[in-house]
Amino acid sequence: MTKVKILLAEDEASLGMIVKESLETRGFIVFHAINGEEALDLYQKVNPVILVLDVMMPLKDGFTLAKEIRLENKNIPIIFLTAKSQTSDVLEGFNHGGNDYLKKPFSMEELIVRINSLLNRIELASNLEEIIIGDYLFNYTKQTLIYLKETVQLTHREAQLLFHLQQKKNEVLDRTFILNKLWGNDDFFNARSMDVFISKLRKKLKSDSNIQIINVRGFGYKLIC
Amino acid sequence: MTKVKILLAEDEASLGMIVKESLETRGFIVFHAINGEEALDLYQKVNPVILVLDVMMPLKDGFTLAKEIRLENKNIPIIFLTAKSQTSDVLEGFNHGGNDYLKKPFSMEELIVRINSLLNRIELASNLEEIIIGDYLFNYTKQTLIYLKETVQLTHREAQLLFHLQQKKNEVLDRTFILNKLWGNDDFFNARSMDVFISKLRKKLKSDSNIQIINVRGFGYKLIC
DNA sequence: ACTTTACAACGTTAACTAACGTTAACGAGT
DNA sequence: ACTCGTTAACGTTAGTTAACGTTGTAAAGT
Repeated sequence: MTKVKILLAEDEASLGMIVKESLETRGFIVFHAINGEEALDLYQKVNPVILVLDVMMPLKDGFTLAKEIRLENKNIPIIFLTAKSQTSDVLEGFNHGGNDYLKKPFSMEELIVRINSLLNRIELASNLEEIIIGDYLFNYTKQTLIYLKETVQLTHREAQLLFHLQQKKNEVLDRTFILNKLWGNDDFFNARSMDVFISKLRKKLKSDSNIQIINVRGFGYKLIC
Repeated sequence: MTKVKILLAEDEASLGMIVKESLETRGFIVFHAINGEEALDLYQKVNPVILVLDVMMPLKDGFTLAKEIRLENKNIPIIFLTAKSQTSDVLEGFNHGGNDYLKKPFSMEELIVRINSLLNRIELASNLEEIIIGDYLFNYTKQTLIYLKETVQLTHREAQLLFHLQQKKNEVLDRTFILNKLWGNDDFFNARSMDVFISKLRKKLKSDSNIQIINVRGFGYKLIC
């Protein structure tokens, strides 16, 4: 089992260091950002499975950061670290779904407990793992598409692309977003490369005629199912 | 199943917070505006499926706000929150169609019941998903027009335009509104481009002679069906 | 009052172009 | 040798622009 990646965003150097170390001794991999901008940057790069965000940070506060990340990933668990001065009602607006919060000062035990409980939820959710797309079963980690006992193997790129299409099914998945996310930039050649993969996915999904990948000229693609 | 987005407009901070939280614990996504202007702004941005509007609000009252939103969307369900002082006869003008109202103070149970009953209506309507236009069935997300088992694929622009025409069927759809909404601005060239799409839609809708897209010189178009 | 003129708004078809679709060739990595 | 992703080559299409025709309306002319 691979280690769990945690993104920690905390501007106080000493506190950040302590939390990072403590988490690392428990077997987590911790990426430490010292402000909101850096945190967003690190998030894109390392793809952590859980976020621990200080609310008060320079350049970008934790709430704003959380909102931006939620645009990309609706399900990632977030734990907010808040000063005691902050009123709980502001926080409770975020206290739902995959979110949690912790008032400073907190003990490491508290933090660990919350991280583990959120991770359990994730594990339960991703044990289902089989994503239903029309008459297909899509397994992202296994990179397989199953149609009536017939299993088709997908390549890594195909699986990534289908995963993101499925995340926004019946909505438009932005071209430049996906190009930047999967290819790193949205230049001409990568765009053509992506076209090729769209074409490949259409072929592999053609058994269910209700599924369509519709192009929205100039904007992106819509997975209809 | 994706979560239901609710727009809550309520200027009393404490009440708004409580309602927001309660709704969120029931699995709704709540966007909270603290006045009418902000509510309109949020409406444009997040595209909620149901509105809960306080009648008495700063900058813009709930009724005015509702009228403005209804210009864009005739079908969105609206629940008005009213002080007990307001006479019911003012409200009864609004108590029809997709509207409902609730007198303060109200219990959360009452609100939830009303929200769910309005959502059921919506779900029935949008699970059919097929919008009836004369003898045609129009599916906006699939971008299809079905006439007697014959399915015609529409382009994105055609589908967008038809959707808005249909939203205001038998009324005038404003030219500049639609140009700004779909093209971003209403300059000469975009206007001509739109004319072309009107022409294309007329062709694709010609099987049912009862359907007409009538031009209202200087104002816009009326979809008759 | 009626007709004529003028012009802007709209209708339709077709040409055009950038975006996209598909297949195959290529090349790096195993 | 094989797989995967990129690049190339060529085909197709959506949306814009252009060109020319039609219609509505208001002002000028009679």
